[in-house]
Amino acid sequence: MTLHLYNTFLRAKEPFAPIDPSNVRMYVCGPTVYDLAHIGNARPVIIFDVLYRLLRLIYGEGHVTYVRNITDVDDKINAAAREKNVPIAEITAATTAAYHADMAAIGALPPDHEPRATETIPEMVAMIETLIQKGHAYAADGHVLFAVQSFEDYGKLSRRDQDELIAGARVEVAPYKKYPGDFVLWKPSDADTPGWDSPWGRGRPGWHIECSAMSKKHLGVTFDIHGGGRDLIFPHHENEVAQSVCANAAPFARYWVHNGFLTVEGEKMSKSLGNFRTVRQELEKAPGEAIRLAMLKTHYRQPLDWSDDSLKEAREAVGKWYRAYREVTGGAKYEGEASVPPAFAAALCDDLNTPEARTLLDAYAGEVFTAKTPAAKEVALKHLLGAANLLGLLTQGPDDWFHSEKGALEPAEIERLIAARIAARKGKDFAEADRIRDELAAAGVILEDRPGGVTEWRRA
RNA sequence: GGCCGGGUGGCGGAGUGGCUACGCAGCGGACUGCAAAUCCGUGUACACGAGUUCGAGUCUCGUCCCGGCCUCCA
Repeated sequence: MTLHLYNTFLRAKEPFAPIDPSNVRMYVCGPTVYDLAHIGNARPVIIFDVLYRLLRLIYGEGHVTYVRNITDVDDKINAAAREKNVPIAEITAATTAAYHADMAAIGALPPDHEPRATETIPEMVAMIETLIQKGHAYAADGHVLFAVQSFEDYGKLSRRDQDELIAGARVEVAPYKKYPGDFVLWKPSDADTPGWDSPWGRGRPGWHIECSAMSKKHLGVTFDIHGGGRDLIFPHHENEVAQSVCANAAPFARYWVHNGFLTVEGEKMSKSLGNFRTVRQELEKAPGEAIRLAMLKTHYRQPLDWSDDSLKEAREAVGKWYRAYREVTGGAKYEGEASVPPAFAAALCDDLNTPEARTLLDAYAGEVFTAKTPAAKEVALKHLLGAANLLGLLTQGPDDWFHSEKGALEPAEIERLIAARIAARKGKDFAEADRIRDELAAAGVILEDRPGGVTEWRRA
């Protein structure tokens, strides 16, 4: 079982071979903390969380280092602070805390390191100095710029031709640039803007240098996987490559993994369209595991249309698996040992084929339902749980899943009505039993009568 | 204009040459006091046109349509 990943650099799937199997290293571009995480931010988090879990399965839990940064210095943050008239640190602290809470709610494991840009300024300054010394960057007008023409391979990752880029450029070229494609490594800050002292005066880093410095600090100059959204390929990742390769005189990331874009109800998500959806808003509609499955039921490189219907379908699908789970445990969390079926691992090893993985989960759940003996059901459940857990799904007990959502009626009241209905049924008073069931249905509670006189309930 | 990706059944969504996934919805049946849940069965597809091949959603070329990026953006 060999992991194959689609490498953007080659535009092809290739077998994954880590530099050091005892320490597989992955870097993923994290959020700029100026606002609540939206559902588009959640996609790479969930995808690379699955990749992280898979790598830990293959190479061992202690043998994978996952770094995801926090960008806490950025002009959007400055703008948000100005708009709300609060200190910048307040914005970044509150947004970071919200981000952690939201990512935990969608079941993402925390990365091994989560460096902040503001904690990595000396490393960035050092890298910029190296680039100037080596003739890859120059100071001009308080700025430091990367000289794109000094790097022969510039444009290789994004497959862009420099001259064509400039011809198609939409933005006015800043006067201090020697060449229109040059990009900012360091820019001056006025008194009201966050800044750090540097050889070029008080200023702040450009966006791209952050990731070059933070990845180097925690993963070394050359590491295995660099991930992010495909919209980052150019300019962000292209520029990271240029900075890192030129400063370190060593290869940068070996595998570039990019997830596809996300639309909402068929439209690009944007503030101007007013269709921004935060993770928080979606968590009001469905549990975190439903959000995860809604993300994973489409292959990560495909475009994904996020919709209420799709989220609802994912919630139902997860519900079916929990129903199978309940078939074995009666609602409690399973205490036995689960195992990942080889076919399931193989699906994920094929460039994270999560749609195929989802199909297998349905098959394992089906085996639970159709198995003839309790022992056979339990074997099937071990497969279901081992597989689902690898995707960060089925992490709670069935009762937790079915009963934790809020609704019009409290669980205690629901249980009371169910007891009354059971009594009515025992007395063959079906009219009363049906009246209670209708009453519950009106309150969004669906009943499922199970063998042995047990009645289960769930929210519609 | 350049680069990249996509067009599969009512909907979602896999599938890089041959065995016509899978899920949801629909329909029929079993089970049930009736439902719900579950099980069994069942119909519908590969944007269009050429080509390669014994054989093509799957490879090649062309056409049409949709989306992303082109120095703010997961």
